[in-house]
Amino acid sequence: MRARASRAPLFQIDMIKKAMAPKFERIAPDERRARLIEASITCLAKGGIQGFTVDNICHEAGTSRGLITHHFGSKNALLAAIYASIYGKVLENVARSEMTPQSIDELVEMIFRDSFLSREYLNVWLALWGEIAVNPALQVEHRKNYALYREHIARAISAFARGKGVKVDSYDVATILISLVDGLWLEQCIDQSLLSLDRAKDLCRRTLSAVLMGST
Amino acid sequence: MRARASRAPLFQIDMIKKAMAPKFERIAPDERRARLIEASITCLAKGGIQGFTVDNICHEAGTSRGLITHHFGSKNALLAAIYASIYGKVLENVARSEMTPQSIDELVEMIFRDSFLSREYLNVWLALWGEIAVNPALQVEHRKNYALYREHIARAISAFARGKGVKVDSYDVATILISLVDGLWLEQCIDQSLLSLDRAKDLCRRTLSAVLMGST
DNA sequence: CTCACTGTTGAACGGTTGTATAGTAAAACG
DNA sequence: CGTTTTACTATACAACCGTTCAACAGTGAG
Repeated sequence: MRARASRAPLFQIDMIKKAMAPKFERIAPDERRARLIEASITCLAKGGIQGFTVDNICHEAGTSRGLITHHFGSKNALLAAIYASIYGKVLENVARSEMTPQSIDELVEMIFRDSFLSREYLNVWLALWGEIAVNPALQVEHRKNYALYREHIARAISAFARGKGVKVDSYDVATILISLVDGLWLEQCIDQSLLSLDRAKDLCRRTLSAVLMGST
Repeated sequence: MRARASRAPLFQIDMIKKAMAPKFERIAPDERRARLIEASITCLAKGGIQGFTVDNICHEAGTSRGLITHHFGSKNALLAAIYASIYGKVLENVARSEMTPQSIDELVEMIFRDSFLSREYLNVWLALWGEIAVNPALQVEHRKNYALYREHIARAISAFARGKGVKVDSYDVATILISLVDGLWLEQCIDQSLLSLDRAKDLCRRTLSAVLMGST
């Protein structure tokens, strides 16, 4: 028997290696949380809030079903963490511009370059909006985040509006721009044949310059 | 025994009446479908797509659980019927204006008077958008409906733009206006403290007049 | 190497999901 | 008034939901 074992074919060795390999990876809680959030976003993108199930998420993340409760407490808490993660990156994007955009073109380009303004994230945003509107804790956080976001846009508008000698309420214009971008993006996501990304950008630029010029 | 029965107290008569009353109402299929659609919209508004369950809907409509399958075939078919019902009313609203709006104010007022642009319908729209983006049959129908909607808005814009002697691509302006309204409405729904309805209307009017004036 | 810590697993739970179906009864018809 | 039609109810079903929890095992400390 012992001799036979020593002549074991290679595939048996592979099987033994596989059997002896660790059954799971043990990583730092923060890293695991990040992976679960990433997997959740993938699930949300694929199936909307209906695809946002413990089974789906853990399968996507390659873990067992118990981990969500262990690391987040509940599925709802996970959704809140997803919101924080996504909005954090959105704010990063507008804050990252070391220099404030110097022209309308640059500003529009900055807003649209956001990676979360991609069609695959439509379902993610729909789910988040629905949750924010209902969840008071998220609503408070959203209010702060939105204010920060608009602050950045308004500052850029105010900067190059002053440069051109026009006088506008930069917060009003920022609100218009943000809403217009959201609306255009939404329609473009729902049916891409209605509107291309380039045309959406073009409409933004034209609207923005009209609003800035029209009010001397 | 017979004598005893003739002296039955009044509450017993009530109980007999109640027991003899029809156990359910038998109405025309179209009417029943309309009621189920109405109940579904209520459920969607209350709990989003998560509240859109057979149990919820039938309880809201006061029927048993079998009726959705019987009248619509499946729950998804019901959602499609809901879309058709809502978008039909939206189109009615813009078509109802016998006279095309003669000013920017009138146009903005016409768009915002739509009963479905109420905050309680946020969850309904979020659910519908998510479904349209995923369901090919709905997407085809939506493309036609959106085209009709934009056609109405564009015609109005073109009419009083010509009256003022300015020359614009009325479809571009209509797209801008619709997107802006959608975006402003969305932000206002998500957090009402950020934006009031009156301010949203005001921003619309100012944007629209700027776009129309700026291009001679 | 051994031990303790804790990240991770996986089964089990009560409850809910959408749909199919057999049977009931309301209402129209002759 | 009896008959027929079919809108409607009510149960059953398998699949799936989020959460709990006891046991397991990877990993670093000693």
